[in-house]
Amino acid sequence: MRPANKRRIADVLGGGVAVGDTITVEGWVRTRRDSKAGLSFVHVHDGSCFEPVQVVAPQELPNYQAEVLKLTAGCAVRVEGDVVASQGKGQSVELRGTRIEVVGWVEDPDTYPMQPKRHTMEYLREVAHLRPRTNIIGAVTRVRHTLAMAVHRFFHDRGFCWIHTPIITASDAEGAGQMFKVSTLDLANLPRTPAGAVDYGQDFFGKQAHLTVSGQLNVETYCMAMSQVYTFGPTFRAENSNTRRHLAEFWMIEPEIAFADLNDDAQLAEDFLKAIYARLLDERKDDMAFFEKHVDKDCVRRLAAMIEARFERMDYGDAITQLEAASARGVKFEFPVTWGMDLQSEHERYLTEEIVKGPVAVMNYPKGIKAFYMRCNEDGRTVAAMDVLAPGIGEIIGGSQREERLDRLDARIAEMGLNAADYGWYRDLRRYGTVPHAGFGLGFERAIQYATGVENIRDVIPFPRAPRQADF
RNA sequence: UCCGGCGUAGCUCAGUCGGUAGAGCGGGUGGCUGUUAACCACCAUGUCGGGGGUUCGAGUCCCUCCGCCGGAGCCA
Repeated sequence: MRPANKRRIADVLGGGVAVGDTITVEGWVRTRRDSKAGLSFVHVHDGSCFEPVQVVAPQELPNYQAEVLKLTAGCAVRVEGDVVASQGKGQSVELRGTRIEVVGWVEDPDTYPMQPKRHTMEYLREVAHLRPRTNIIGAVTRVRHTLAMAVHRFFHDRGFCWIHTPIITASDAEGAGQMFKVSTLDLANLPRTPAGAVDYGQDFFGKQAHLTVSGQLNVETYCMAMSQVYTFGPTFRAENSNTRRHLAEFWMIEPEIAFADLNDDAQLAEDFLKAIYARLLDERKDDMAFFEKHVDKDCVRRLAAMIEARFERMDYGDAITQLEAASARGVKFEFPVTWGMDLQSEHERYLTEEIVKGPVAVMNYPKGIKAFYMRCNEDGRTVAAMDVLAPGIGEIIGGSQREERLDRLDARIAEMGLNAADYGWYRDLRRYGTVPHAGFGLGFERAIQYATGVENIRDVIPFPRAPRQADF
């Protein structure tokens, strides 16, 4: 079925195929222009690179009148032809077609949703099954893939194990945020306990179950055996938040390292960001050039600057002091700055964009605003938490050293009104060979947004799930 | 969830003071050209988001519902 001389368009345009070779490409038509001098120009893309290949179709082709002149955007074609130096401008080589086979027609070109013109991102979302054929979503798709591979490559090269933490969790103690319920019970006819509550004992798992909101607690168990581990998988939040930065289903990366403290964690975060973005700039110059030209003029410069920058480290207390000083100088913040508050977006951006003018890891936050598992510092009022802030986006990574001391962990659980019995296996890790350890979390889609400048997170994931949005 | 904005042709939009609906692109036909989101001429296309109200008359004003976008909150 597949022609022996088939080549990807990336190889044709990238110099991987010699001028003079006879090859076959398979792909989809983007545009067709006719020259009555007796030939047509058909741009064909196959997803392998940003640029389409220009196929020159001479009128001598047997199906020129009947088929070639009827090609429209979206038609699937198989083209056999000779690679030749282009006579026109805009491409160095092109394909002089000797045989053009229409594999799949567009049945009604008048209503084909993808036109060779600029569409709004909102419209493209409504045709999510066809939008990967556009320049921008094609570029996003390759960037997403490249970053995903770079994530795995980074950790693999350092000896980390990728841990497939569960999607379904029955531990009712995850805490962070609204969770989606997982159940096979008949919602119209729920079993009840004598007291009248829903009887989850009759449910599939024998108890209430949810979709995971984080793989961290699970991955800590493997960290206490494999030393260096990470998760990279789907994560779910049932919050009714409708913003350009939130999804109900997104992908999260969570490394966890043993025999490590908060400084090791911050160093890992810095090395990680630099590594994945360096790889992106190296491997996807074509797509990044498109984003730089049409989406976000600063995106390439921003990544290059981050790769070169030395990440600043700043104590939360110092950050507050600096923000208070800025406020005293007349800088206006919507939310006043006081020790003990969580940093608002405006504060984070001012810190990284105006004060530090570069990436910064803010460390040691007040314990009142952070999770129970973060390690208590000796001052008694802060925990070993860190956020990595970057210009243009604010928080890009959040992490912490974990509380490895059982008595301190129990004290925090009690202090926050949680039930120690719900954390049996998590507490066990502190009873059997506990060690200092730390980790962080990164939203994969936000990392893509940061790299590309694509404003709405729904456009950097193939099929976005959000409140009232689960089509396709 | 709260605040603000938007919803008109396949797509992007215009539509004045309330008076029977327009352009560009795309599509079709023809012309022209080694073309580059080509160009020129002609042709076709509308439940003006749904419902209700005011009015002689509503795309336009009012109410309501739905959807989308932006900001905030929450966070990744």
